[in-house]
Amino acid sequence: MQDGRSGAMRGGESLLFLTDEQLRQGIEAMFFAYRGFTADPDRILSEMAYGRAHHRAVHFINRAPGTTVNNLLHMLGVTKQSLNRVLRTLIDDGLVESRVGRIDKRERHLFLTDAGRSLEQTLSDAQRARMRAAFRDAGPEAVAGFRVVLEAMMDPEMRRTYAGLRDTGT
Amino acid sequence: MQDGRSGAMRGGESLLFLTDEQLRQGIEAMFFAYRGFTADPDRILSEMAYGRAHHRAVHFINRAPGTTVNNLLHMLGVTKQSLNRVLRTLIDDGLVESRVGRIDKRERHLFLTDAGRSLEQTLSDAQRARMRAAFRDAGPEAVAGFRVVLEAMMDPEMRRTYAGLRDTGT
DNA sequence: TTGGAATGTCAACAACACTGACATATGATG
DNA sequence: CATCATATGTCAGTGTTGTTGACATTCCAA
Repeated sequence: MQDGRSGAMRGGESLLFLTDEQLRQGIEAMFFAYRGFTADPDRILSEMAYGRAHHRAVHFINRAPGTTVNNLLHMLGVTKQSLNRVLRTLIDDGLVESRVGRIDKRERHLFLTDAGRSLEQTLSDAQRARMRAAFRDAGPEAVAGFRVVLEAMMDPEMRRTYAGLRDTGT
Repeated sequence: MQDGRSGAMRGGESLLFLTDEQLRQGIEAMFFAYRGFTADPDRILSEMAYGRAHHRAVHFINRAPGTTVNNLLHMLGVTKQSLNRVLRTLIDDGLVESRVGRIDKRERHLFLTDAGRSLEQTLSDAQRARMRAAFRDAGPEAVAGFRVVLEAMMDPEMRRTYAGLRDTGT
């Protein structure tokens, strides 16, 4: 766990990329990159009455229209109380529509209104612009590696959610 | 910006990896992976009187012993007031030592005590274990791509900070 | 000596998360 | 139908982490 020098060989493959130093660099890269990742939408949001939580909700409602509250809070990894606070303001402001389920009337299905879609566009344009620049600079092979490592880093449950969304959208 | 279909060719190189759909998947991968990235230390911290902010402070003090408060708050990207609250509890609890600068006596140089190093070890062992598993599953080439994309995603200032730390440690 | 930089501290506030408790409506099952 | 479980909403309280703004202290540098 704390060997520090894992620069051994196994099956002829160098494991130098698994040294503690390499791992630490990966950790710091995640930290700094995530800051960049959220910076642009945060800047836009700070000029409104909304925050990062609203962005996330709007993103996933746009991504999976008609999703239920329960679905959404599992995707976001927050409690219903926490989500409800955010959802309430979005519904009151006319960005999200909540429809009672046809089959199961206990469920509420969530949709973006035109105004909601407009906000979502504004925010994800900013975020995509940075991602696009990073992807372009890095090139397709690096992007593939990026995706593989991130997926391996997820909790299994999140990995399933991620894969489910991915397969829907493609 | 919103072309949606960027699947053109340029210089013989496919740009299919720059479609909005690919970018969206990258965005969601970052979101879910970051959750996993912080999950293990968060679990440990939740059983103490500390939070993620303490982890970050301890990480970078361990990384750059003797760093000043000003340095640290730039690395962390928070205000001095926010950092000070965290730093205060760490100093009071005997995890961090603050020494007045010899050359410039206004500056405080920060060091981990033995107890501080012990906490840092516990937290980063957990975080490294996940990173190591992800790196191993993904393989060295994917890891290289991962790092390149993350670095490209950082703000230029953060990229300099990151590179500075990287070169110190290697 | 004066200006500015580095630091510390106080106060107020906001965003976002949590827990716990309770209410309502509905589905499912006996 | 009675009962239990599920999905949602809501209220109240709390904790962590961030922010601004203001002010004091110390000390380097011009």
